[in-house]
This record gives sequence, C-alpha cells and structure tokens, in this order.
Amino acid sequence: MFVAPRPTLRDVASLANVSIATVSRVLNGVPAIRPDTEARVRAAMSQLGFRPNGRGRELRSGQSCSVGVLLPSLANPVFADNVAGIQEAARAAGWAVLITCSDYDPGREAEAVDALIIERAAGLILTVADSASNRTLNTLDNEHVPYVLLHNESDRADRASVAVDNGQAGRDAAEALISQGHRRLAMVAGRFAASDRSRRRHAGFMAAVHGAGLPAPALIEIDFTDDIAPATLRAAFLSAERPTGIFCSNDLLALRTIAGLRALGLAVPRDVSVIGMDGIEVGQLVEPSLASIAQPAREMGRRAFLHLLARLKDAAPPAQIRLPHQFRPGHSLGAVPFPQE
Amino acid sequence: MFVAPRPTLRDVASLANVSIATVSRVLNGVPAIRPDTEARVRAAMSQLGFRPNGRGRELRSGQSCSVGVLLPSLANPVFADNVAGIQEAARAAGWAVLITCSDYDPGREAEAVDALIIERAAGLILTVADSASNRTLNTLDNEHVPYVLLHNESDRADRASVAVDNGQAGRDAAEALISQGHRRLAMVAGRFAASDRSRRRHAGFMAAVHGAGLPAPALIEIDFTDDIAPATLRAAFLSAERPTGIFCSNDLLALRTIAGLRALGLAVPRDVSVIGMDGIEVGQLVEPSLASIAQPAREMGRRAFLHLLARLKDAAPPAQIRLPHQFRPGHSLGAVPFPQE
DNA sequence: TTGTACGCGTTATCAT
DNA sequence: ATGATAACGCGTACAA
Repeated sequence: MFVAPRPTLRDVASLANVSIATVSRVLNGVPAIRPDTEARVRAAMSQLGFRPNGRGRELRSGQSCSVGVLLPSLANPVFADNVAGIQEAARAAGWAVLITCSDYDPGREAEAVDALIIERAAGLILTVADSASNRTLNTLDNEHVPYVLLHNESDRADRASVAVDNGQAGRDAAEALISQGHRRLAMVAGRFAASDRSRRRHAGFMAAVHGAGLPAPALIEIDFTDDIAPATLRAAFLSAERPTGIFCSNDLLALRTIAGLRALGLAVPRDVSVIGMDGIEVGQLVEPSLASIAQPAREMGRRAFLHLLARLKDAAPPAQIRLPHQFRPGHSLGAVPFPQE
Repeated sequence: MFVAPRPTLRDVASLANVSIATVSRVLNGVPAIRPDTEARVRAAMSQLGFRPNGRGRELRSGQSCSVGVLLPSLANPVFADNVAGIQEAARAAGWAVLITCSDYDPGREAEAVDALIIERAAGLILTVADSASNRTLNTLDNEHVPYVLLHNESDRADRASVAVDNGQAGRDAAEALISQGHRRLAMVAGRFAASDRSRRRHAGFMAAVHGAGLPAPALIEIDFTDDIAPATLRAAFLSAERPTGIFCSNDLLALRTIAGLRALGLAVPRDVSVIGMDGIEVGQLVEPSLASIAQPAREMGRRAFLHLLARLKDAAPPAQIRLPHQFRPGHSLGAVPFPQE
C-alpha cells in the first residue's frame, strides 16, 4: 500500500511563505508572531493536514512523553483496570502508553523491558514476578531508567512502588474466614515463582491462621494461565478432613476454584466458603457473589503514573505508596457448615 | 530525579576507537567487519549498556515499528483479549503497541487518533462507535494513515476490517432462544450511538424473530459503562406479558442483566433465559453458565495486526476479514417455563 | 518580527 | 574494511 509521506514543517513553511522557524513558533505558541503571519501558517497547516512529528520533537528535546507498561497479562481484569487508570492519567498529561505483557514469564519481562528502552519510554510502570531477585530491575537500576513498581512491594527505599499491603490482605482474608467459624482452611495461590504478591498473601494468611491456633492450611499452587485440574481439587477437598474455608490469591482463581468445586459436587457457601482477592467487578455480579479483599486497581494505575511523572519532572524521590485494601463481603463467605471441635 | 543520558553510537565509537559508521554496521549486522573490530565494538556496547535509540532510527528511516490501538474500554474482557492478541503478534514481529481508550466517546476517538498520529504509529487498529458516519475515519482516509477496523464491519471495500458477522450473530441468538420454545423475546443492547455492532446484532435479532412470526421484542438500550437501573428492568420484565428470553448484546451486559433480574426475584433460567455475546471466559465459570455467541477475540486481534502488517509491508489491498462466531451453550438458556399459545 | 543554522541519534552513501 | 558526512523533522540560539 502506498503511504503518502506526511507533511513536515518545511512543507507548511513553503506553502505559507515563511521559514520553518516561524512555523515552529506558531506550533509551540511562542508569542511574538504577527497575527496575519500566524493566520497564514495556520491555514497552511490545516490545508496540508499537518501534525507535528513526535519522533523529531523527542529526538530534538531529548525527552519522550511516553510511559512503558509491563504487566503479567490482561486476562485478569485487575491488570486491565490498572491500565485503564494509567491510560486515564496519561491522557490527561498528554502522554502515550506503550503496553507489553510478560505472561508471567521472567524471560519475557527482560525482553519487554528491552523493547521499551529501545522505544525510549521516559519511564516504566511494571509488575514483575519477583521484585526481590530480579535481573530486569537490576538492569533498570544500572542504566538509570526510572520506573515505578505496581503490585510488587519492594523493601528497598530506592525502588518506587504502588501497592496494597499484601501480607495484611492475607491476614484479613484469614480473619474473615475464621470469624465465620472456619477452622480447617486452605489457600489456592498462583505460583510463588511467578508472583511475589501471591507469596506475601500466603505468608500473611499463614501467620494469622497460626496466630489463631488453628492447624496449618493446605496450599495448592496453581499456574495463573491454566485451568485447575479436577484431580488437584479432588485430592485437596474430598478428604474427610477437607477444608471448609478457602482463600484464593486472586478473584479469577477464586471463580475457577468455585467452578471446580461445583464440578466435584461441593456447593459454595454450603459446603465450602471462598474468599478471593482483587475485588473485580464480575465478582459482584455472580451468585454467590464473591467475597474478596478488594484493591483500588484503577486508582493504583493512576497513582503509579502520577508518581512516575513526579519523579521525572519534579525530581521527586522514590516513594513506596501503599494504598488501602478493603474487605468486601459476599455470599461466597458463609458460616462453617458443621461446627467442629 | 537525575536521569543519566543514555550512551549513543558516538560514545560506543570513541570507546572502541572506531567511527560511528562502524558501530552502526555492527549493530545492524552488516557483514564486512573484521572480527577483532567487531569484538571491540561489542565489548564497548555492553560495557556502556548501549541500546539503540528507536526514535533516531525511525526518524532516519522514516518508518516506525509501532501500532496504535484504539478501543472503547478495557473493562470488557473481549477488548482486553483483543489487545492480548495484538500484543502477541506485535511482539513476534518486533513491534511496539501504543494503546488508547475512547470510553465509547466519539470525541475521545478523535483525540486519541490525533495523539497516535503525532506519535507516528505506522498504522492503527481501532474499534469506533460507528464506522459508517465517522469523522475520525474520514480524517484517517484523507491523511492516508493505514488502519484496520476491529469489530466494526465496513460496507466500504477500501476500509480494512476484522470482525464477525454481527447480523448473523443476532439471528443465531434469536434462533437459540426460539428453538427452546421462547416466543416473547427482548434485547438488552448497548447504546446504538456508541456501538454499530450492537445495532447490527439487534437488526439480525429482529429479523429472525420477525421471520419466525413472533411478536416484536422489546428493546432496552443501556449505557455500556453504567449499572443497569433497577427501574429499567422492572418496567420491562415485571409486566404480565414479560419476555421469557433475552438476548444481551455482550456478555458483560448479560451478567449485569442476570444480576438485575435476580434482584427482581427472577431466576435464570427458571423464569427467564438469557444469551449473551462474546464468549468471555468468566461466563463459563459462573452458575448458571452463560450461553453466548462467542467471538475469537484474541485471534481477531492477532489477525488485525497481521493484516495491518501485510498492508504496510507487502502493500496488500484492504480486506474485510470475517471470522466465524460460534454458539456456546450454557445453563442460562433453558426451556420456556410455561409454554404458551 | 522573522530567518539561518546547528544538533539530537541514527542509517546510508560515498570515499578512502 | 573503515571513516567522513549528509540527511530525517524538529526546537532554539543567534543574527538580522
């Protein structure tokens, strides 16, 4: 297909009988321009359908107005909401959003970040598998590429982040189950290697359960992208001592778990209670509605962008921004069926 | 924050004691380089952490390797899946993905496209409110910006598109309801002004219902972004002659509708049957599982990117690519409760 | 008030 | 096999 070359400053200039400097001044609102000159230039611009070339601008000015985003996946609405928040704030600031997905694969994280650097994103917003031991983040630090972690909580003061307190979220989930009388608990979690959030939630969950003097919950680690194998659930939930309360490390996993339990003939919350995490919208639409530890996903995306902007423009120091999560009740969380012990 | 300037060809060249031309040749794999020279250059590159500046490349070469994407929203998983497909194909081709959302607002469509042109996306993939009368598309045509419509079916041969047959999808939805014995039907649709897909699905639905000699279905137009007002549903579904079968123009709307009906004391499928469209994953997880006319969303995104690439690189003529949709059964679709007439 | 000219980082042409 | 240099589109310091 033939693609007509886009008009440049030069084209506008020659049509308006002025120099490219004058066109540039009109474009950037530099004051000292004679009104009739400006009119001629503007006429030429719209006649040619001129749009400034962002690449030329950025090359000249040495700074870009695009933010690179790296997330595990868009299949989980919590990440899609993050993007919506980033997108909203970026549009307001006149910035472009470059998006990439890692599919929970550390190798792809590195690839994607490479691509974002080559595209000269001014800064990055990213959710990585594990922020504690991450080659990709070290690279970014070494090369002084500014970034803000999203969801990953860093214990390093030099790494900016926006996240909820995932450990506390895990404890809150445990409390919610325990306060309903549940004593035999379990957790269905995304693979720890692919998600330090999942691991933190698990740690908090275990701590609270242990603190309450209850037996250690079973742990079922699941791939984020796969379906849950029926055999996995059967082994964990059809024993005599089967758990009556389950915490799932995210809502999508919770919905899959509930579906899996149903296939096993177990009803929620009649036989088992389930609480998820994220607070995705569909959780509120289904029956039983999904109890969850809700995160302000869109706001988290917004804040991540705003903090990145502050770091870039106002030289703000890296902050670890912790946003509040919130217990959201739902019908999936009920009283323990047969109070024991 | 201090951002160290990234090393350039010049930095690498002086460190390796060669000219920038030689570094460029190494970078681009031009053959005639002495092995030891190449080794020196590569050493300098990795020592400095050099990454080529994509902006400079694109400015020089006059062509960009980024695709601009405009979608109504990411809150609907069908669009998130589109992005995943685009992203997948783009990564394979070494392209970047610039993403924007219109929130179903034609004004924002124009804004976003403007921004994408300024960023010099080589081509665009977009879902617009109405492709038939759309200022934005006319602008793109006038300025010869290559694009591929996604979901929008164009009747113009010069406009490339990837979509399912939305009219047929509407007919199929009607058939599915009718074959279960339903005779009083209704449709819950996203606002026609914001979605020509919704309008086409409605047209097909109406045609099939009329063809079957059934009374004209009620139409309930809903904002995509809002909740469904209880009063709206009450008026439509609590009359004596209330419909027993409902087609919702997308799955998210269907889940909202089912939740609204539940609040009214109507159970699905006991009192009312519901069929949606899109085939989103969560529809299969909930109970009742959601019957739907499924679209291959990820594949549609993939194909849209590949066709755009073909148009750009191989001068392929614009194609109207129609992908198959598929009826997906679900428990939300049951027999009519009280066979009438 | 407007024009000239340089340089941002890269690739490609032309010399050497 | 390698180097010098011109261009890509833009912003701006300096000149007029």
